[in-house]
Amino acid sequence: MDARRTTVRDMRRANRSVLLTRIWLDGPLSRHELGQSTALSLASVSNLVGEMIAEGLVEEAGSVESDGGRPRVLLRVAPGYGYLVGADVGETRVQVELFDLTMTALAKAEYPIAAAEPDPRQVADHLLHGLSAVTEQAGVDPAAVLGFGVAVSGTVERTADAVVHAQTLGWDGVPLGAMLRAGTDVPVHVDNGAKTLGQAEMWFGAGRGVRHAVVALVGSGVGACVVADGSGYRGAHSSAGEWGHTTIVYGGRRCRCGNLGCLEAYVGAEGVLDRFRQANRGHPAAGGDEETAFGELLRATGRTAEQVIDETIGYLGAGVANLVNLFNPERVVLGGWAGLALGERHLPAIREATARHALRQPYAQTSIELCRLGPDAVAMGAATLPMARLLRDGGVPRQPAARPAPARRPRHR
Amino acid sequence: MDARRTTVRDMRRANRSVLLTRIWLDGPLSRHELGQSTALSLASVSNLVGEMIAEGLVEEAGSVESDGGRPRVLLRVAPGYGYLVGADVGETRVQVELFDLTMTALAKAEYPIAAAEPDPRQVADHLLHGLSAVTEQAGVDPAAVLGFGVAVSGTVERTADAVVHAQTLGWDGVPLGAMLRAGTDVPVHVDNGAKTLGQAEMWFGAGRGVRHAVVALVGSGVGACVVADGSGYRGAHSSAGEWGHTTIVYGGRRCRCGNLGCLEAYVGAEGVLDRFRQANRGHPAAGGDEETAFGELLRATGRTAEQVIDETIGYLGAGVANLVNLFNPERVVLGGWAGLALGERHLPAIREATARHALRQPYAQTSIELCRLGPDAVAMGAATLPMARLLRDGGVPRQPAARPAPARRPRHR
DNA sequence: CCACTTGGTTCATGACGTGAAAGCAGGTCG
DNA sequence: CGACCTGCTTTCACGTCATGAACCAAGTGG
Repeated sequence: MDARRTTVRDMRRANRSVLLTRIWLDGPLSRHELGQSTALSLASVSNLVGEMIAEGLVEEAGSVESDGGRPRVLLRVAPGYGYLVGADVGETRVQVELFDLTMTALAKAEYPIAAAEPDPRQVADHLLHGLSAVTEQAGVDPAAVLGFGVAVSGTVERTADAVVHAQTLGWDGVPLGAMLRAGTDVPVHVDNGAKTLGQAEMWFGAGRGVRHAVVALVGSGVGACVVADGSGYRGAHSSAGEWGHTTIVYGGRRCRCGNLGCLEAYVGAEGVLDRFRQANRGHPAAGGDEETAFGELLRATGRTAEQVIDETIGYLGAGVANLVNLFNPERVVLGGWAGLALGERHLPAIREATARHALRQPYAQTSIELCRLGPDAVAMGAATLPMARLLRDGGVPRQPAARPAPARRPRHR
Repeated sequence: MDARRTTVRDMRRANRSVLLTRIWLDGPLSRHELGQSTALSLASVSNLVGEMIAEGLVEEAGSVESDGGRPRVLLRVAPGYGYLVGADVGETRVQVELFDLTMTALAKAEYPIAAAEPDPRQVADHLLHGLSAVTEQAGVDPAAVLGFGVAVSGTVERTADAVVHAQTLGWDGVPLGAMLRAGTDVPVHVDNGAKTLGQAEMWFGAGRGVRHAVVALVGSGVGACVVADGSGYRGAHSSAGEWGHTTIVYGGRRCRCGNLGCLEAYVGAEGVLDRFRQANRGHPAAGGDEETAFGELLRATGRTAEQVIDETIGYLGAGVANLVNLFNPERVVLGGWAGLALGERHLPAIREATARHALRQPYAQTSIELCRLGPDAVAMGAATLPMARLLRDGGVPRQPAARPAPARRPRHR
């Protein structure tokens, strides 16, 4: 229902994209297998693959004997055709990583952020510095970097400027994309950190092979990344998936967003610790930072602690059930440091709580798993942004080439 | 990221689809305007439109003078090229309606359903009987019916058999699609009633011109139809949008689905009346059927009544806010008979309650409106199912045509 | 050495969108 | 009344693309 024409070029691009995506995702494949699984004719597979080999994007990778026939030549994406850089702008540090096309990390740089509300200019400088640092560190030609993906912990407008609104950073309307583009020629992609982590989880983690999923992230805050039919659901202005601030206890606890009864106020680490402190007024709360305190609470054996954890599981189950009812995913992937900590000990109980609150049918159609990639996957997720573009376009778009005016002969007559 | 090839045929189909969709949605247009808005070359527009005119799918509709030049010829979809039949399987009756391609209703048939849990066979018979009744009534050749869309009030699996699970009808696994196909040659489409109503509202009602919307339906039950980027969001197994059974008051009132604290238990008409009865134990509840009672409650001036309504608005606002936070729509369209009744008097209060519970940014990006089409639009919505297919395919797919073996001469040598 | 099997490539063909030129239908001006 | 202008539409040669069929390549078993 798109209001856009299709031309012969689009067709070729689409077919290159299909082939490239399959080669990249499903490892080395022969031309024959490619033809089978894409329904393209062998002639076209040969033609398109040949083109991509000539460009250096795809390469042959050994051959496999096939009983009694010519051995098949396997094809793979050339890891060194280009490189991807991903960055994670967290609350305490900026992390930049360089990957080859197999998503193997080759270099890493990290910059601490001192201020609670860092200056955007400074963060952009860190990012740009990190970009050149990792290329140098890995000995990669900066021109070979296909794209620079940046993950931030707020919402990102889908405009050219990539305007960022990040409450935790104190940013409201920072055109991070524009700022970065001013400092580098590498194509820049900015997106929300939960979404990039979700994308990484979908490609390399617990979401492999699933087309509809929700990645539910529980840390100090609570968010979700919804994947619909293989690609991220963004909504009208890219701020879809604000799961943490859905109301789950009407008129309940006050959340740091100002509203009452948000899910985050009950299952976010801060909310859980708060609830424990409240229930346990006699004893002092566990010390240390939030993450340590949360871990201690989880391992504690006191009645109050256990009850708070039980309640948390109940609330979380209800929250997950809401996602199941609304999005009807094939899989829910639970992550975030607090979500993982909770899930490692209590996944069966979480499943049970979800079952209690969700409709029978949608629940039966879904499975609830834990994230497989650590929280460091945010930077890798950011690097999937340029990778996704590469796959979608079937390689680097042919430059207009400015063909040298082929001296068009005058028309007939 | 689709794993499917694209061929030259797909290109032409896609372009026909773009043109046809534009002509149909945006009224009579000249070839020139079509070229402009689709970016297709005038040559292609002429070619494609010419083909569709030859098939009878498009027709010229007068011309408009253009100052000082050749007048433009306007094009429209030929209303009589084919007909669409839509049906609504409600709890009390089966309603079947016939439309031409301008979605003008030409005939109607209705069959009451006696039993609370009607026999699927009997419903299918009503539907098939209705299909032939409306064609006969309108004097339309049954072969000219392009499709038969059927809306039911449960979830519908997206399989060839269109298996229906409808709690309110007591159906669990009824292959309605297969049953209907056995009785007619007309292409059958079965879908959920909320989704078809939502589609109608998107094309002809409060959702016109919007690409991301949520149609929130509040009647005796509560449901939602999510439209993402112009087409309905279904999830993995088509049961997405079960808004009514999301938890909004953890551990709250028991819902008829068995869980505690579902939104439906608070804002569904039954739940509202229940709450009123409970709060007003001294006085008897309003009499009559649910719809009458609900209307009376809305108009009542007693303190208890007003308080119940106020609370309902609060709960509804929180529910809508959850939709806004999770889906980030451009527009929320409130409908369903109870939703409309409530909205007609209290829309500003509902907006305010939503603002109170939603995050500032997503709320600012959305507008909350009332449905414009009555609840009878379900049947029209069902008729949009075959229409959507027609538009998507750019007309009736060319039959394989079995070209008469062009006596291929042997190859070279 | 020859059938046989399986994998990959070449080539003529037909489908399709495109830009440029031509055609066409009105009006205006001399 | 005819030359001319304007703006909409069609025609045509061309280049791009996927395709099926024939062809070539590289092994195995007799």
